Amino acid sequence: MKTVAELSELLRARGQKVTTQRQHIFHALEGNTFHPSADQVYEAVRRDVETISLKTVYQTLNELVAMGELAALDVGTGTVRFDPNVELAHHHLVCSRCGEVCDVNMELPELSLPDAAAQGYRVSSVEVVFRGVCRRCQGGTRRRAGDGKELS
Amino acid sequence: MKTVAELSELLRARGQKVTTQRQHIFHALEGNTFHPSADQVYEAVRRDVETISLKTVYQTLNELVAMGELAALDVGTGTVRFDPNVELAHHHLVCSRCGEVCDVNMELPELSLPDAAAQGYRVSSVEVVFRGVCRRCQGGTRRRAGDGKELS
DNA sequence: CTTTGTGCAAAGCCTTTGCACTCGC
DNA sequence: GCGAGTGCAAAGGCTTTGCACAAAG
Repeated sequence: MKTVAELSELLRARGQKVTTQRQHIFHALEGNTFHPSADQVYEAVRRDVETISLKTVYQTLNELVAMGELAALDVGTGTVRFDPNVELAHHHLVCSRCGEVCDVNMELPELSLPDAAAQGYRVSSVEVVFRGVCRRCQGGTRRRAGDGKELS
Repeated sequence: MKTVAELSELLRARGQKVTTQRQHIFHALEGNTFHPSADQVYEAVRRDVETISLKTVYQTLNELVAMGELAALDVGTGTVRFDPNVELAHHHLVCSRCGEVCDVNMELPELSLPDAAAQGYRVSSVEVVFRGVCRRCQGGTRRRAGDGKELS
């Protein structure tokens, strides 16, 4: 993701306001590799700006997604996660106990569908999700509160 | 997925009741390749058993998932989809307009993570989602009502 | 006859929306 | 000052839960 300064510039160029709240949200995302949920961003920003509302967070995150500066990721943990890393294509590792999401920093074989298998779809992206149990959850049975849905 | 008869047998063996409602739910799933949502199963069964409640459908589907006879699939369309095809590993094609989910009937290269990339995870499954626009949505801009969330 | 399942309605969670006030530009 | 942005609270969609009644074994 771009830096706070670059994003502010981008907003101004688009005729949008650069507010304190938005800058704090940008700051919370910059270089963040934890794939936070909207609520986690809200909690993080609230430590600095106590009065910020969840609506502002959702709205700002959705704008960033629309601008293509942020990726929304729904990996079945019950909440949408946001990934600031939109520059290079990468895949994810999801813990089915605690819901943690990790980047996979490895080149995977090129995945493409021959026309025969595409069934008429115009395919625009591929997403690979590895599911398993993270190191922390393997030792002990504790779970991070309020997360993890155990789909399969 | 197993047949209605096999599933009924399985329930009996587990000491669970084989009710008319459950058999109709099994029937609606058998050989179904549309990846229906709970609500779609509900609507389908309601054509035969008018008084069935949504709770019964959710409960039965969740039991089948727990038994491993049905797969729950959250591909970011806003509702969990159910996939009766649990026998052989396969991947999915999701329409980002209408939310339709198709099976990909093709062998993909073996995807595995070397320990270095697994970051301590004990990986148990891999899921590949191809996103794009289905044939129907490419011609015309109409969308299937009440579906499709446009994540990215 | 007992235990499990059912139906209805109400609650829960995440996300979005309506409206008056505030602040960046 | 004007209009986009903000905060609060309330609504919306999907899924789960509580309780009394009905049905399966």
